Amino acid sequence: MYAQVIVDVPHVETDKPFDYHIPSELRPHLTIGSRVSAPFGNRKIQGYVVGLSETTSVKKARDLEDVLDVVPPLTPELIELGEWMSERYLCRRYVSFQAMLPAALRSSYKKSLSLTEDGKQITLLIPQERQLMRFIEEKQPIDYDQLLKNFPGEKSFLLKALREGWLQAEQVVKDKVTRKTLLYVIKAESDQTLQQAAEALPKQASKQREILQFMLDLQHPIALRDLLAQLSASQSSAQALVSKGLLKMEEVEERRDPYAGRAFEQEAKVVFTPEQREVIDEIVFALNRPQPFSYLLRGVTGSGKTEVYLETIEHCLQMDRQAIVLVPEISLTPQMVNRFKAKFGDQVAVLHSGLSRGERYDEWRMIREGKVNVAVGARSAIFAPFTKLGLIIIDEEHEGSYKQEENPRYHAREVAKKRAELHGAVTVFGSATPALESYYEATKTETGLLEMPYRVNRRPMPSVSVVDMRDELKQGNRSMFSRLLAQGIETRLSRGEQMVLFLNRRGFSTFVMCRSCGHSLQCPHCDISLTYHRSNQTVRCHYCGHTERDASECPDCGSKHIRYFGTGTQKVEEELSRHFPGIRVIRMDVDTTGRKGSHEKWLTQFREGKGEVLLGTQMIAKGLDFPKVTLVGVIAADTILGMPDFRAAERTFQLLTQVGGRAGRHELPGEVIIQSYNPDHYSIQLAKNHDFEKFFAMEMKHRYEQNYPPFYRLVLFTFSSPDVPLVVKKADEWVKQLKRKLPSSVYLLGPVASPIPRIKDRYRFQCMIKYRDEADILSQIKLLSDSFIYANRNEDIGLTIDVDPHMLM
DNA sequence: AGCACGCCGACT
DNA sequence: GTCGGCGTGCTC
Repeated sequence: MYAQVIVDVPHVETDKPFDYHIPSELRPHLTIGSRVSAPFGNRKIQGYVVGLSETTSVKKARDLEDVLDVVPPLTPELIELGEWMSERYLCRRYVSFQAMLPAALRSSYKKSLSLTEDGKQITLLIPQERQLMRFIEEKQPIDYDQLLKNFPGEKSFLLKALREGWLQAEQVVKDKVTRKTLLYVIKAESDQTLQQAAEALPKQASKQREILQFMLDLQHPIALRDLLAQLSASQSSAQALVSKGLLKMEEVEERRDPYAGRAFEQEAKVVFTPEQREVIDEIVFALNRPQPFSYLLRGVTGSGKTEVYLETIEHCLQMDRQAIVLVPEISLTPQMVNRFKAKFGDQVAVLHSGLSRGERYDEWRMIREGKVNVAVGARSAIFAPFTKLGLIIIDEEHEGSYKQEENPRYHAREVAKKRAELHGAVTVFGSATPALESYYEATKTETGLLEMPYRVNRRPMPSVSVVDMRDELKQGNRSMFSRLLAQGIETRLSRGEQMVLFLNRRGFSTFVMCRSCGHSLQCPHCDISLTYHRSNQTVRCHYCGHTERDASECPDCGSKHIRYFGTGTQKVEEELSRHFPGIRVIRMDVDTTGRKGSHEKWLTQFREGKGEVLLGTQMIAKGLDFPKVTLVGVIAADTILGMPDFRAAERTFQLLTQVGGRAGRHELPGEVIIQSYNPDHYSIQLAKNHDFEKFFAMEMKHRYEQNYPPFYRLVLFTFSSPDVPLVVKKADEWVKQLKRKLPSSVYLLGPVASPIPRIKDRYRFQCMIKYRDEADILSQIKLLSDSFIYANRNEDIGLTIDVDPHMLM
């Protein structure tokens, strides 16, 4: 028997199955989807089995070394999905597979050295070499990489020693996590024997008798830890019984349940609105059909989409099928998780970035082994390895976070559709402000359109005012709060109500400039201004993390006249305290929520009324629901509009609508105040009027005129290198190549320097194509890019290809 | 991607 | 004469 293996060498020349012979002792443990370790060249690496065959055309097929998991991580469906992703997003197969699995399954490779018999006898000429050999002999087996670190410059000697056979290397493919195990106590003999043994025990062995009696009463295995705790016995008593052969102990794998021991508040039975009922019925109808189908559920903020999700999942489970729910990472809040845990209890696995690698792996295994039937998580949860998938829900489907910004650059929406197709499942994409692409599809009837235009209990949408900040300036108001907003804040303070203030930018200021010499602080590795963070007196680069302490002096001329421009959350916080003495502000942004669980902490504090203002970035725009919030303020609505992005208007509209949706969801009516320097922009005006249809129509017109999605598809090519002339030359060559080989109907743009022309000391140039859905454009690009990469394998030049890009940076 | 093999310049 | 530069080719 032979196995076809995709190996962990994601490169042009190795992105294909390699044939290995399966040793007979491994055969029973191996199937399609297994993760294996295998010899490759002179090293040892891991790979995934994608096929089995009786014969092979390869003459020197080598033996597989080992099978790495009891349950194969990949299912046949996931293998097919991985192949599809590789074609769709132009990435290597191995990269696709790895992206579908938890990080725990990413092996680390260790090479360790030890002396051979020859090596022990050899007498070396140089004392230095003799010393090194003796060091290895003492510590062997010793890690190769570590040795290189301790003895830099000895690499050539080590290689020679290996060549001459004085040293031997052994490589290990090692998992990154260990399975957590727990010692269990099990009866080793029949009840009768144990009973007799208990009676025969000497009097002073009272603890042992107690334990035996306990095990007889219990009738099932128990964790040693728990047994000892319950009887306040010591381990030695238990051990004594084991050595008498009456009990035995066994290691059992344990799930690290991040939610263990927590009670979840049960929700009162909900009564559905007529709209909810109708939508649920429609989805359930589709669930009952064998064909795949997808819906776009457009429901205004506060229309009760979550209840629809919960109810349809319930139906899905009753049909003995499984469900995946995707939510944006930042709205994967405890409140949200609680609702699913409360309804489905042990049936739910939760996957989010707050979990440790081990916890994530354990949740994943619950899914893989069919012990849970619902997976809730962020983007990558779309790969939850269910085998009977019935329903996939993507909440806030317009969210940019569903697009992965590294290889494979997939979009979860598209992967969801592919998986639904493979399973005959139903997908539901929910949003108050659907992505243009999604709404467009829904109007073309390939997708069913479901609408929930009213808030639960017909609560009114909040009233929205837009303030022209240019006017404020003319009237002599130079603060960052317009008079209307300041008054709004004042009123809420006096009424004891709460408010949410939103600013799409973290830090204190956007750029820092010296007023003496005009020098502005730039990152030394990226072409980007540094951002000042007041809390710890540092300036930081948001791209590479470069940090400079002490920004009080100009690095160029030494002057102390440093000025901070622009507005960040920290600055707003300061201004608030200045304008409204005594105000209690809870600030949430990447800087204050860095630590695990701090996100939850701040929200709880706000809920408990420990602050009047919740001030934050993106992360407070979604899903939050606080009864006492009656005012939502947007400090600067234009931040996104100024970005070099054809989706800027769409993102502004979505953001303003979402933020506005945080107000007045309960008894108290809500008000929204948007401050802007472009108050007449259609994205702002239409968000004010809650008019999605009109926005859709206008934006579609723009996209049509400019040949942008959804009318045209885009592929973005980015070249990077520390060598400027080289990038320019290569990018140029590439564009000429495309011009020659692609149909003339394809638009070619660039090459130009990227909006951020340098990141981490690499210069960046980019070009883009726009094309209609011509069948094999992507496969042509794949051929071209593969030969480009091959031809330039000795140059330090990177090429990244982003199919349907979201960020044009 | 790694790693070995193999062919040309500056050192013991 | 050898060490080490990096171009070329291969990995089941």
